[in-house]
Amino acid sequence: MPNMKDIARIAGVSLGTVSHVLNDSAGVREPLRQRVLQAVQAAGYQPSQLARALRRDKTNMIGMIIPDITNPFFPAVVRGAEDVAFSNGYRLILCNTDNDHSKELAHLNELRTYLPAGLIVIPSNFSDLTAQAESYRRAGTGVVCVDRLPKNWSGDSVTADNEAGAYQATRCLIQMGHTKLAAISGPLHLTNAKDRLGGFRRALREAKLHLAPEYVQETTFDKQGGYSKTNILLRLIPRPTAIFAGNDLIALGALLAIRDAGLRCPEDVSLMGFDDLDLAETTNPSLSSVSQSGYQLGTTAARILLDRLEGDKSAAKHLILETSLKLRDSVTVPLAEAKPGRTLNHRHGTNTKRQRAVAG
Amino acid sequence: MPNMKDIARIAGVSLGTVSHVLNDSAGVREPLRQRVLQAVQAAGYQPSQLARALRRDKTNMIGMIIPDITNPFFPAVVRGAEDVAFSNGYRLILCNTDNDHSKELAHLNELRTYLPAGLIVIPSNFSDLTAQAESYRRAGTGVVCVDRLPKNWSGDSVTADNEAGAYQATRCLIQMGHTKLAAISGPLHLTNAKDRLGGFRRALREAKLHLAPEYVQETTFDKQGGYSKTNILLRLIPRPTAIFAGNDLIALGALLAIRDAGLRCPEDVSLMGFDDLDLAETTNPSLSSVSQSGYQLGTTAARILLDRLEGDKSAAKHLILETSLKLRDSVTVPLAEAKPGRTLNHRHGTNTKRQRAVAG
DNA sequence: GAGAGAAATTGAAATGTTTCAAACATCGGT
DNA sequence: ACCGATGTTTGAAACATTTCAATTTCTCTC
Repeated sequence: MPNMKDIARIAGVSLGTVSHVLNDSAGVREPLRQRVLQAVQAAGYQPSQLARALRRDKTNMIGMIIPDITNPFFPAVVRGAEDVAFSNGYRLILCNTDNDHSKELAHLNELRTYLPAGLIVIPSNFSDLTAQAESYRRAGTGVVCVDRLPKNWSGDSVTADNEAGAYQATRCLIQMGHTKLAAISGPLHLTNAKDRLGGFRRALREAKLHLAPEYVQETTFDKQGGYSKTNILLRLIPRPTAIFAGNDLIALGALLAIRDAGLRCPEDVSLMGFDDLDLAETTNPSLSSVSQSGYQLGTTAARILLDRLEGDKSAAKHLILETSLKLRDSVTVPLAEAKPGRTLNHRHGTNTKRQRAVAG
Repeated sequence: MPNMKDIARIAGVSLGTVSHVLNDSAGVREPLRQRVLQAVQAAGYQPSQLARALRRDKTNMIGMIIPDITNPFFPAVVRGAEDVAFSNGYRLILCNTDNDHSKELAHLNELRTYLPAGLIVIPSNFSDLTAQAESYRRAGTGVVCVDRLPKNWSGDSVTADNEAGAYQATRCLIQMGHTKLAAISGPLHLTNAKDRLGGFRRALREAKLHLAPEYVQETTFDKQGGYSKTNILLRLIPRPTAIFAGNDLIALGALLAIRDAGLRCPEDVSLMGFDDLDLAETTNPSLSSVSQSGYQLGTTAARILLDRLEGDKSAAKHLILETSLKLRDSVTVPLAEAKPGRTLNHRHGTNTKRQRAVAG
């Protein structure tokens, strides 16, 4: 591989001049400039990113730390980040943490020695990145958290409006006439899970619907969790007529559990997911879900990082992206309660109250 | 961040000695060794991968070039590669090509200046990497192709046994009694698509079943392709009773097309996919598919690369991983042909011949 | 056409490692 | 006590770039 010295020799100029031409770092007169550019062309020269980074104290690599690329929600985030990064000359180093905080710390420490231009992190469970992020920030390296926030996070972040999305979805179920709503939440130490459950609770509270503690189950964000917790919910008396799942994987497990219990979705139990993964369209029945754009999460995070790199020194940004409700076949009006005025089995709330909430 | 010079000063030794301790590159007497190690500990020193790479002429990064991380088959491959790479001290740089060969070349050229330790490539459409790979190889950098092979590929590769998998799946359909089998292939310039269709054809040939040209449709490896080509197939007379799809995304599109045409799967049309993605389990009916392990594809490729790095100079390896057939609800015996002895509508082959093939 | 000031160009230092040759220490054998 | 051999340690060069200060060249203006 030819290096800058070769180019300098071919073009008959000094090292410094070649560098200036390549970086536009000083006015170089046209004829010289041309000679250099021609030499670059002729030799097929490409600058060593390594040497450049060593000198500049910064690579053009962005570290991306995620729990697991195999989780169907994350690839879109990665892709979004990569697209923005790539088109601005940055590359992505991908690290999976498996939601293991110690692995996350290891990655964070190791990545530092590559002098990345920035970091995009989807935090692991129980993540506390305060110290690490501080140390990166001191080195002038931006860190953006995506999708969920670690403990005490005060830096830049991009998340979906989990609370509002869950609220909207729950309200929709309530408006359909459901009063016995249950939720299967993701791990509540994850902010996105907590926010979603918060939105669910708020919708119920505003509709003056009581929520018995056992109607809220917490589990991991996966199919198994959804399956087992749904089995618990289906055995409760009265049985919930609608289940709000913390994400689509949980909803998928719930769907299987409902089917295996000999019940029908949506006739016996309506089901609402979150994320709107591709699979939501193809299940049977197709899955209603709160749609959020993982891709946009990724592009936005990368955008923030690039802005910081270009000198944006403003206060920490907390971007919150909108969600939208995708209604499909997994929700319907509750069978028993479709008849108006029927007295219900649970403790709080009357029909009139509920109607008012629905209207408001 | 402390550097080696700091450590040398703290430990009261020379730069060279620190390096020797860190790399075990020369016998260093125990007391000195200890002093150095303690200084490293105390200062929290981590060597600059950049400077190291510049000097060693090789980073500990592996470039991974794939069409699109958003395609549900690829994350597992990436994860497999990352796991093996990570546990051996290597990191992954991820690049998406969108199946665009020029973008692939751009990545290849750019990556070179990072001096990656190796490259794992899932080639794009029409990929011809001969020149690039040769140039990498000259620089001592291994390149392994995964999943599909570019034109004229002579280097290391890891693929699934696409031909055998397709053959087995097709044979299974034939054994069930299907005689009017159609295929929707992926793009035939991709070796995996070609091999799968090859397996399909071989099974038919061995069973002495005729295959009319219009029973084989070629399309892209996605849902849309599957949907539109299935619409074509369903209008043929006689209508195929079984469709072999080039991958699960195509099968998914086929499923939707069958449903939209007012037909039932599997009663009217049996459907077989390839890849055994997660979604295959959750469609309705659940999708039969040829299962291949993307994860293993990834780990194997990374393994080969690491072996090469450790000096394995043997001839190019072409590893072929086994597939297995996952039978689910989307296939059944053909309704009309379940009755033995019924005369069929197509041109070649008799029942007796078919029976013999099935028995063999 | 000389001189001042600006603009272009250069050479060398610096980035943080590894590695090679040279210098130094240790040790056994005489 | 000295020699050579062996084993440790060191200092400097090298990797490919950027950048700063110094130098050279150019362009006006008088």
